Amino acid sequence: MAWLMTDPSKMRLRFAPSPTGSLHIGGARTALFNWLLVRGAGATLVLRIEDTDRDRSTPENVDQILDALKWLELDWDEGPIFQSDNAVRHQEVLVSLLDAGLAYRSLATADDVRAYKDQHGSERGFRGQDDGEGAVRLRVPEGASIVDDAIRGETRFEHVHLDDPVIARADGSVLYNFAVAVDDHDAGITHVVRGDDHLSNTPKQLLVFAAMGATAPIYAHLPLLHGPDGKKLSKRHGAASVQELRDDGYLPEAIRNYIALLGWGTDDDETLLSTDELKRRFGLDHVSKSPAIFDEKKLRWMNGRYLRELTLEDLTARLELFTGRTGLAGAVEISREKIQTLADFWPLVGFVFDGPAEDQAAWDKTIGAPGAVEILAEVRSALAAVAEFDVDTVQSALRAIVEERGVKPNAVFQPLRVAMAGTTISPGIFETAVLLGREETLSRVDRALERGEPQSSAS
RNA sequence: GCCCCCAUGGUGUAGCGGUUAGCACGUCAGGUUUUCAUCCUGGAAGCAGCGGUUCGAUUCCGCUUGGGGGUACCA
Repeated sequence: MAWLMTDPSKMRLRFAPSPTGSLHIGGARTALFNWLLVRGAGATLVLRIEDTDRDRSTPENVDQILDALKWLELDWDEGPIFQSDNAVRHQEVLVSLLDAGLAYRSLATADDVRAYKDQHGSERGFRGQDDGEGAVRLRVPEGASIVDDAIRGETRFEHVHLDDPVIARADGSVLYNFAVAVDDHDAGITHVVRGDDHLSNTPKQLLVFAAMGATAPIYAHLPLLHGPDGKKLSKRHGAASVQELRDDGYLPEAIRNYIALLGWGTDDDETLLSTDELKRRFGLDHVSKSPAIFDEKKLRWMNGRYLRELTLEDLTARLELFTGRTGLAGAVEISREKIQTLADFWPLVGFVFDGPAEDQAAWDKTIGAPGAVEILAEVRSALAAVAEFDVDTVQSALRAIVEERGVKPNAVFQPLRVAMAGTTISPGIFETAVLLGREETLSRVDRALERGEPQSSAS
């Protein structure tokens, strides 16, 4: 574990999203890995907003990212630092590099660079000349940069292949690869844990560190996250942002567990790991190098597991927040075994509060079936006659009818279910009746009976 | 085009020269069951290909193929 310091609590990591959109699952995973490392070692996490792209960075996006991190319960110790707030310091470094001849101003445009390559071969990097004006380019020296990555080992980048990178626009505003290096240095960052898409950028940043005469941090590049089609995760892949995951009814703790397993695993290959266990066990040494595909099916399963481990009170509170309704405890109790996400709840038991759903196919199949109305009428009188209206008495009353008529349980249960719920899918039939209460149950059965009489003779 | 990274079933992973290649999701077949789920049991399914190195390669090396990233006065 060469990446670990002798005193892990001295580590300073950072999560540095760029606010060009909402927080992606990939970004969330990067944030989680940083957070896990820090919280497991008692180290420090710095949040920095990389907003040097003035066109795409918006306050709304910043809020979205902060909101997403908060919802995922990933906190930080310093920041948020806005990269744009460090403009003065960036200029200072820029000037010193210019003065030292380590950087120069050039009028060369992207087209010029392309033309240069067409002429000199694309394996040879562009070297500009000092025009005294224009964009600022860093002078790439001879030799090579070696990125000693904590996850991938050493990667060598020959400088000949690198263009002299533009580190500041003609107007003086700085560019990403320059700003990151300066900011990481200023913040005393010891470990940079980020997506693999930055590996190729690392030599440029290393060059900036060298120009500043500073020591670069330890880098660790995480494998990227892909969608089910193997392509880079994007909006097309359904729930791609943290907000969407929240709206789809996933629990933050389940998401943490699931995405921790994307690109990382334990030696015993455990699947269900609490956040505390994650903090304790997570380390860079078990991070894989190959990209992982985000599989919502597994998340669903895992979410269901977490859902069922919540206390009734906790789950009810979350469901009330999610649906905006109150007084849900009873419905939660009878449906918690049947749902995998918070979003599954209302479609399953909403009928209890909003009345039976309208489902003609379900009706035709059950109450519309021959003899069903007669059975339902018998169910009605049995439920009206029962002394106490609880799960046991309701159950025995209904089972008595099954016995007596010698029919399949479904012949009795399904018509009642559809009378109460409007559909063939609902929580347990006895529990549902008890939750509705005798009065409401009978009234729904009556309505079904009324509707069933003329229809059964008509059809 | 050029530079770089990656490669165990459909998916996530365990494995770190000798294993009947394990686990989880999904899937299929049963069981439990009042629907839907849950839960239980069992099955199918994998080391991308080709060369080396080695007594022996999923494991080490090279090539090919495939995927991905970078190559911006984006981040």
